[in-house]
Amino acid sequence: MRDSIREAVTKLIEREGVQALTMDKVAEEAGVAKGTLYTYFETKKQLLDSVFHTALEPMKEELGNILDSPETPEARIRLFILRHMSYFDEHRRFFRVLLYERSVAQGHRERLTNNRYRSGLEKLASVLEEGMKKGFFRRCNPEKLATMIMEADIAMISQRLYQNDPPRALEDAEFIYDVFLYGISAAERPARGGHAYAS
Amino acid sequence: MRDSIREAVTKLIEREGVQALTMDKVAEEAGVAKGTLYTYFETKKQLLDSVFHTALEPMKEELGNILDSPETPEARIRLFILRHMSYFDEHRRFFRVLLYERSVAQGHRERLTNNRYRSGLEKLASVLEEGMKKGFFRRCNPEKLATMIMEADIAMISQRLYQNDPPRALEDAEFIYDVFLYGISAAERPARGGHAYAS
Amino acid sequence: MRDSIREAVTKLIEREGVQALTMDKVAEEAGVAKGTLYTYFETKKQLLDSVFHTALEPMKEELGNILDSPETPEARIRLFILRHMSYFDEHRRFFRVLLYERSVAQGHRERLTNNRYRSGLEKLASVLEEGMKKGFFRRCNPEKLATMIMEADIAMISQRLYQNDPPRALEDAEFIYDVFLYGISAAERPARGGHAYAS
Amino acid sequence: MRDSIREAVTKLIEREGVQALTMDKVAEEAGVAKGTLYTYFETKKQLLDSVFHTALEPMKEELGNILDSPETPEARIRLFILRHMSYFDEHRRFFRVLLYERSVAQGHRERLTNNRYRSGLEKLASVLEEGMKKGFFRRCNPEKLATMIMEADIAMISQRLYQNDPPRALEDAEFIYDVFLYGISAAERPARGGHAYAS
DNA sequence: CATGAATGAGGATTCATTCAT
DNA sequence: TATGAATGAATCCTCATTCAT
Repeated sequence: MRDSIREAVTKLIEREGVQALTMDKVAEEAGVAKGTLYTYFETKKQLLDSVFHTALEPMKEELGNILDSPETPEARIRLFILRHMSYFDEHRRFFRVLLYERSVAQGHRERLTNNRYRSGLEKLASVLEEGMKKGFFRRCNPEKLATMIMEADIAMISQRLYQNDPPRALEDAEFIYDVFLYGISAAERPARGGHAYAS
Repeated sequence: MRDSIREAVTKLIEREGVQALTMDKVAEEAGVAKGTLYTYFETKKQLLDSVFHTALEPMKEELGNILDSPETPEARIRLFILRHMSYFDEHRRFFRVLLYERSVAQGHRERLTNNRYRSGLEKLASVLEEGMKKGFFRRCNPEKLATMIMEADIAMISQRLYQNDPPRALEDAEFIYDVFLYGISAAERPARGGHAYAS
Repeated sequence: MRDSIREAVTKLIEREGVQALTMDKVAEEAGVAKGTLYTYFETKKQLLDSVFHTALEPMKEELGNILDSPETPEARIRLFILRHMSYFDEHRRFFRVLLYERSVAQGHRERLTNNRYRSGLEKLASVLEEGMKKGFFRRCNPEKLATMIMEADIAMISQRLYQNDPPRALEDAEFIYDVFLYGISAAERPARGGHAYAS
Repeated sequence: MRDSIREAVTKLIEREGVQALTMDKVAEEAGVAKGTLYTYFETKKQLLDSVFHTALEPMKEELGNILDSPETPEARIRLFILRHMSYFDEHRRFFRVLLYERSVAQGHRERLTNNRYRSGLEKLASVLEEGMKKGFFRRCNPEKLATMIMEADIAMISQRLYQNDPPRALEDAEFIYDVFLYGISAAERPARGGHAYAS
């Protein structure tokens, strides 16, 4: 029953967005009485949280496993980006849900204290750090780098959602990986210490 | 008076977020009667739009000028990232406003059709393309690249907002620029055609 | 419950008129919460429409049956006028409601396109036309005649409402019938073609 | 100035109806500041009353003169109906104003206590009574008869307003006069005392 | 457990009227 | 006198939540 209610919420969000979500509609879509919703979820907020959790937990798990795997840091990053992207391809309908979670979080300074987001970020950062230590990556702030990768990744996912015929996830994922790994400059990287904004 | 109303809105958004914004609160914060708001703004939506516009238009202008300047593409990208970041440092209080614009847009497929966002993105993309043609950058999809840079940029800005003592904008901007230009790999980029996910 | 809400509306209209009707007052009069009204009626307009319909539909039905009956056209007109009048005697409290429907309609050219009013008028006109064809009535424009009879009828009803001790409906109805049937002239009707305003 | 404000009100009522009339619009249409309206009229209601008065007083005067003229009662009634109708043909734009006055009046039992309406009615009734005494008309209740004639008249006027190409006022006026004078029955009037509803 | 009618605080918007300049 | 910015009471409507059955 909890599942069928969550299912109803997901369908409604897909169809009409989160701002238009009302408990009335949820009850109707789920085929139960309005009061029944409150038997299973104390408040609307808790229902939504539960939906987000259910939708994103499997992905979090899988991505966590990738980052924890015994592969090289490079390979783990590569796979992380790819899997992140393909996950949304497979579950396109959850996409808006995620976007929502990000948006409401922003209203209350929750985003950066959002556990799911933070823990994913930290894991990614630690992989990057490991890569640095092992000499695969240049040394730099791993948290900031993780943030950049994560957001660029989500941005690409977002773009894909609204494309009629997006390229294979593999292609876009490779693109991101390639940019972050090797940069876009045609030239060699100047010697360290040469400050980008120096002169 | 329009200004003082916008001021009140900005303060309220900073303090309680956008979802909690009501015209009653705006009136109280601005120290005017509820009806007065409607003397200056036809609807709540128009008031919010005006707040966003007022907050973001100068930045858009300035960033546009940077991207249109006669500098090399590399320098323009560099300055763009830096100015983008420092602008928010100077106007921290407008930050949430921007985030809001992004978040509500997402609910309605408006984000990618959002003019301010799109036109900034297109300009950035065309500079990148120019850089590719002139041999400064490796050839790749400039639109996707622009999206990645923009979002990574905003992500960094977002992080800075919630840091008590963020580093100088210059430093973070340089970091982003450096990552995108030269990548994070310690190794050379493999020969072209070597697919990242190939084997 | 729908009934008790309609009841409250009717009472309020009787007491204060339609222009003073607010949903707050309706809720208070009905002894329910404001929101409850919207459980049973989607909008104020629909509530009012429902009140009008409930109040007038039975009368419309009955008057329609009279006009469709197998009596002579004269008898049908006679009964129509009588029943129309006595109906309002029996349901005095609905009278203002009718007046309102007429008055608001006037503001928007709706009156003549008002279905209830129009269809009653058309039926009356067709009975008059039948009477002309069968030689009971003089030939003239039946639509205009129907309008005149209807309005004169309503005018009389209106007068009765504000009389403390109105005569029996039968008497006033007979008066109208008599005037329309035989006119008020003491003299014979001049030969046809003799234009009233001719000379 | 009072005139130009009234003029503005009239135009607005013609254009958008009475329900849509606001003091803002009046001020704009009159080309004065909102506050100025209150220099010349104490309240909205008084302004509207003034507009109605100004619009209808000349007609009332003229119709009064007709009813007071030394013609035969028949001729006076005839002219009254004709002039009433043609007046609205000449001042179509005032028509809605009249309709409004009738409609608001109904909300507050004002209609029958409306001086203009009442005094017109009384004059008409007294002419009818005079006609009865002089043997021109059959004896009956003159007030009721006056009401019937007046309302039938207004109904016809109302119909004319919404016709694209109404017949000459003369024609419709003659029709009303003819019906009221001689009735619509093809047969003779049964002997007095023969009750219409008797058997 | 399930129901769904009832709730009522709250929100956006309108507009006649006032009053300092 | 003329102005028009400011007012704030009034109005329609929404929707998360409760609770008696």
